[in-house]
Amino acid sequence: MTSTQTDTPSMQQQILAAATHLFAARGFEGTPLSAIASEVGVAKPSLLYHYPSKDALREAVLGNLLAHWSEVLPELLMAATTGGQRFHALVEAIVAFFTEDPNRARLLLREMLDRPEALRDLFAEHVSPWLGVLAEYIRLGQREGRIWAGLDPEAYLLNIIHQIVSGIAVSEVFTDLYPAPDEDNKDARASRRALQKRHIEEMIRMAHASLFLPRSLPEKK
Amino acid sequence: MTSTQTDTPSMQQQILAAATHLFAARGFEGTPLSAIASEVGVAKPSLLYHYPSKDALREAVLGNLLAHWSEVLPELLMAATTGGQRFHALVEAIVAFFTEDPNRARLLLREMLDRPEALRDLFAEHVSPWLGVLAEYIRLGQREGRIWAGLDPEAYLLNIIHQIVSGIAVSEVFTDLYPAPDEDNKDARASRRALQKRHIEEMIRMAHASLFLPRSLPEKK
DNA sequence: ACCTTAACCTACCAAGCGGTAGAGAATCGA
DNA sequence: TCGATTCTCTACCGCTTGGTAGGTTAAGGT
Repeated sequence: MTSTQTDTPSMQQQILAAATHLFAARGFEGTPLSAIASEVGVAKPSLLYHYPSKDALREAVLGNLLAHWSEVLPELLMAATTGGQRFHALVEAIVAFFTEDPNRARLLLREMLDRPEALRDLFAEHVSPWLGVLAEYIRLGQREGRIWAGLDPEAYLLNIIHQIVSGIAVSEVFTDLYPAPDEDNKDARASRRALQKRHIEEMIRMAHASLFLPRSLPEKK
Repeated sequence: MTSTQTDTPSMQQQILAAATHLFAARGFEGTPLSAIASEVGVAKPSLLYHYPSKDALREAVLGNLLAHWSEVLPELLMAATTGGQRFHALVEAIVAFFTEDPNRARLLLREMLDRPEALRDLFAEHVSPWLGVLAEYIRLGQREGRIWAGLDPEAYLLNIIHQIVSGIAVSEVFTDLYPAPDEDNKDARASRRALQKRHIEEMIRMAHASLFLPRSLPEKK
């Protein structure tokens, strides 16, 4: 009923979703299996029937996230054509992927903190290949004089990606630090989302400005 | 013997240091009191004599970090004079503060993930005031045409700071993603530190390039 | 009808957790 | 010398944790 072959909403997927949500929000160690079970509406041993251990569940959650990512990535690498377009398509896609469900960003960040070595290996496998491709693309832009000469391609890319992930993961923390400009007492949820958008758009602007040389001295964006 | 008044290396400080280290590395929930106690070389109840509960210890750790920060900050805000110098002084100081002990960055990031609301309040108190000052300073630079007009001052500042903190916190994860350029089999620790430096320097370059307008079209930095 | 298998349950366990009780050393002013 | 205070310890408690044992239900093939 969902996508291709299986038509069950599938207990395993429900568990995976609940675990993703809770691991992202409270962390792996901070989330008892009982919490996941009760969110799914099932008994704890039923969880351990589908996933043999808590660690197996952790790996399934992370694996699912990376699989989703690896599935989305290629098509958007192929999508845009020119340099500027490709840049924007990529950045917007990464932003979209993580804002669609900020738990993805939080989960990733948590895992980077909890298991640096494991994530290092995973990244070496999952991001290293197309990091090289993109870096070459940047170097081409440098030779053509469109991109800052002093820029370190690999470092730039990793910084941008990490900034997006990390920025989205904790964006809610910063929302109250902005002085309310003109809107005063709108409802809190809407204004918070507006501030997150403001935060993210500045992030994109920074990524752009620190990548491309200005054609002339511009005055807007 | 240390600084001003107390001459003891002080059990409380030892506990605080061990807790900082372990909370940063394994997280609050992932760190039993027994681990902290054994790192200090003392029994668990001795810990709870100095800090009445685990949560009290958490707050002491975080408070100590912020106090240290609040102490270091003002002098470097007053240190530099011109815009460009002030910018570099500030960024370098932040980088120095967190690279000196990356646990500070990890701890901060973990707390942002674990207790967003609490950190929001803390930041509103600790960073909001001088965020306004720096933002005004940026707006001045915008009026003078030295700084990008499309830049959002508060968002820029928060992004930069957060990028530095977060980037240092998980920098070890990225080190293996760089292709080894010319050095081949130097010892691993030195090359890892070199890569971290490369990572951080690109971060600084990005912060610079996305803040200041280029005077003319430059070719380096 | 029957057996098998998958899926889920209640009941339970050993281990580890944060925290307490209370007894012994060490320090120190009187 | 003597309490009083400060600090640290061993022993323990109640509770939660990840995980297991084993029974129960329902579907499905033959």
